[in-house]
Amino acid sequence: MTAQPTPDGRRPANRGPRAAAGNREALVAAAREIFAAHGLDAPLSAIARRAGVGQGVLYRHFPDRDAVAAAVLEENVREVEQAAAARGATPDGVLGVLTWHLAQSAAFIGLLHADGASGRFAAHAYARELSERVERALRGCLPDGHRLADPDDLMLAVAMVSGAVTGPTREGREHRALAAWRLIGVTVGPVRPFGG
Amino acid sequence: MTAQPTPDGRRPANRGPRAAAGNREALVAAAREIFAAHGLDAPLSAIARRAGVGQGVLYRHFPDRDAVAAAVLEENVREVEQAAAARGATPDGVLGVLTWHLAQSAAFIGLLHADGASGRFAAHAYARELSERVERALRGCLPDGHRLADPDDLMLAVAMVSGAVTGPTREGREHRALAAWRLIGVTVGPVRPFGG
Amino acid sequence: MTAQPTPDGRRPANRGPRAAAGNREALVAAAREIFAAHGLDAPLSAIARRAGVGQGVLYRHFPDRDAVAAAVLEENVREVEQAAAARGATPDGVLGVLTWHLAQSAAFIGLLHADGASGRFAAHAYARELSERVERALRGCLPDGHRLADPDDLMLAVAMVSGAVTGPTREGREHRALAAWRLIGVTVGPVRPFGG
Amino acid sequence: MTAQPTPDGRRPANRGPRAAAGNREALVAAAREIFAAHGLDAPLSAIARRAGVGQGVLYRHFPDRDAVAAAVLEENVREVEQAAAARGATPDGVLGVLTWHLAQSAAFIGLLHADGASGRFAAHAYARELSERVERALRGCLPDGHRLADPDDLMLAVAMVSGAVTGPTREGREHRALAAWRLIGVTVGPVRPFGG
DNA sequence: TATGAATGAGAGTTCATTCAT
DNA sequence: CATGAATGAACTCTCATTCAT
Repeated sequence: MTAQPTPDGRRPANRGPRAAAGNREALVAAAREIFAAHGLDAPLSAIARRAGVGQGVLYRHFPDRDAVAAAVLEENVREVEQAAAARGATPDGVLGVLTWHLAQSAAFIGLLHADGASGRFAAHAYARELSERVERALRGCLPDGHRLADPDDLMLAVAMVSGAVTGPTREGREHRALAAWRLIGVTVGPVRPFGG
Repeated sequence: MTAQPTPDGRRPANRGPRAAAGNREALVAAAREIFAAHGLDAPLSAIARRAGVGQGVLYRHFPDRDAVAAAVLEENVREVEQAAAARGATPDGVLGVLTWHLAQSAAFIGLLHADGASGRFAAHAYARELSERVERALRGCLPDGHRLADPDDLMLAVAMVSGAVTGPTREGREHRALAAWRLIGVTVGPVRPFGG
Repeated sequence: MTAQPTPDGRRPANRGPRAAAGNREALVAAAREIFAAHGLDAPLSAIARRAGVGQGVLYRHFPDRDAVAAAVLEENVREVEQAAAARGATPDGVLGVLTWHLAQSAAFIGLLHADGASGRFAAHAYARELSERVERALRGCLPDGHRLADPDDLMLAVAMVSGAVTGPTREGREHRALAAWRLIGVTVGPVRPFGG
Repeated sequence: MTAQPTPDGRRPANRGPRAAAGNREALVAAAREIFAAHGLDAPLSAIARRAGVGQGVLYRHFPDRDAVAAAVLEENVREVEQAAAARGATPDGVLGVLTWHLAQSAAFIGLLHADGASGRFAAHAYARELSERVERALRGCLPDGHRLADPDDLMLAVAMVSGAVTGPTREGREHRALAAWRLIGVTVGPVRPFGG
């Protein structure tokens, strides 16, 4: 409780404040992988370990699990927005980017589904905000009279496609995502990350 | 819920082998409620407590968490099958029963989504089998040429509707489920349990 | 998060429910020693270890640190009450028993001092109740016109003597306690546990 | 409290060696407040933050928690000494200053109680020295034949009054302190800081 | 057979301390 | 000389699982 003498006298290098930015990025990347692989309940310690940092660093950057998840989601959403804002953006193309992210990670799916029912996510409000950003990004691209012109329908469609995205392999998830869009009657462009 | 409440401070009488079946039912019912309320990660001890039995009884009936979850799912699926097998079953009606279960519990949704990626369910094979039973039950009811005549499309549609079902309230989930079916172009009958 | 397979296949004997009562006693005794030696902030894990039980057992018997401390205090207070209720109890004798407990353990002192200022003890109300029990026990013994006939003065005196009781050795603490009573002008009988 | 608030997002200018003394003062003042508010176990980081300096500065000035606490205590003792050394000092007046400090902060009380038994303070020797300084300061003021003429009795009395000082409010603590002095038969002057 | 206490691994979280900048 | 991020040990608490009764 009181003193914490250095265990054996050795202490792994303190890489200094310079490492902060890099650490944050590494944590988000690690979180994306760990969440994708083991679900949103994966131990935070696993994320810290994968990122190659101490647990304290994770807690310095993110106060809780929600914040970690939100950071991952934020990145995904930002890519969709960028795809939508890019010159020459087409509905098909943006949906392709979105679909790539949907197929990419379980975390993305789980967070869009975050419904508070599990009592786990207080980040509900944030998830909603992100949903709206996705919706806005897409809306700007859709031609008038598009099947999903109604914003509610658009987000519902995204949720539905998310629901369809299951299975252990990337390819399988991608295939199911495309089949889902087809069932809704929506055409999707090439499935790939923005700039990928 | 079924079993004996602890009388006062005395150990409740061992009711002998006759109670086994009742205990199992009580456990499944308790699991359904607990899973719905607290998610699939709820403590098993909570289920046993709610069922009014000791933890040992839970382990006697189910080797692990997956088995408990599977038993809950099994009941849901059986109801859908019964609805489909009933005289005068219509596609609309069966879909209504299915939709009722989808909207009913987060657990059902989570289980249909069980994809093994989350590392949580070894019961993947069993979940697949159940999916197929749902599909078969529905298939038998659909008229030729129905939009979802393709079995794959049918199951995909179920998954998609599951994905749409989020939110804390029963009413909201039901509403979203119906909107999802509509987006796929499928008509659904009254949303209610079989025999309800 | 999910499964906790037995580490190596071996598991120390589960001594069964019979051990419950003994465990509780062992925990209280261990807590008394640990608290006395390391203060009220000592790790609960140390108490469990000293009692020879797993951490879970400690939490089964006591929901939190306060409950452990309260159990220790309860025992002390009970002894004082017994001393006061015994046939032929004299003020001097009861004060001797009380003094013995004061000199005995840092925990007793700390708990009587519990003032909530440290934010650590929600058990404030319980501590107050115990204080009153001590006061009642003593009051019953004091002859009319005794210097401490006023209940407030009585408890104040106890607090003051507690404050005087410092130092690493039992003997030193006892000596200081007696000096403190003397300074207040109170005569104390032999310092020993009730029945000791 | 003294040092610079971080301007906006920029690292505050290194104010050079001149700031050292000011920082020390700020740290002691911050420690007094934090200890009083959250007890002697408050995080050191909180003290540094309250002082408006980095954690490194705290470690530059104080090797460990004990040193910080000792510095706070030192200030208190110095004030008592000053009060005793002032022209026209009376026993009553000095005791009033002492009592003010006792009622002022939980930290002061805790430190006077520091008995090493809690394992928290290696600063035992230093605390003893401070005790003696308080005793010397008071002794010089007491008229011959005073009830507390014996140095041991004097320090015992201080400890006893400290023990009586509990409760969440300043007023309550002050009231109890005065009652305690009264019980010992000592008259105390106005309770206030030296020069206050 | 049912009960529920015991067990301990490990997850989450906090903080003392170091040290690159 | 000051900053504050990094580090990881230690602590609290939970819960899956076993097993004496």
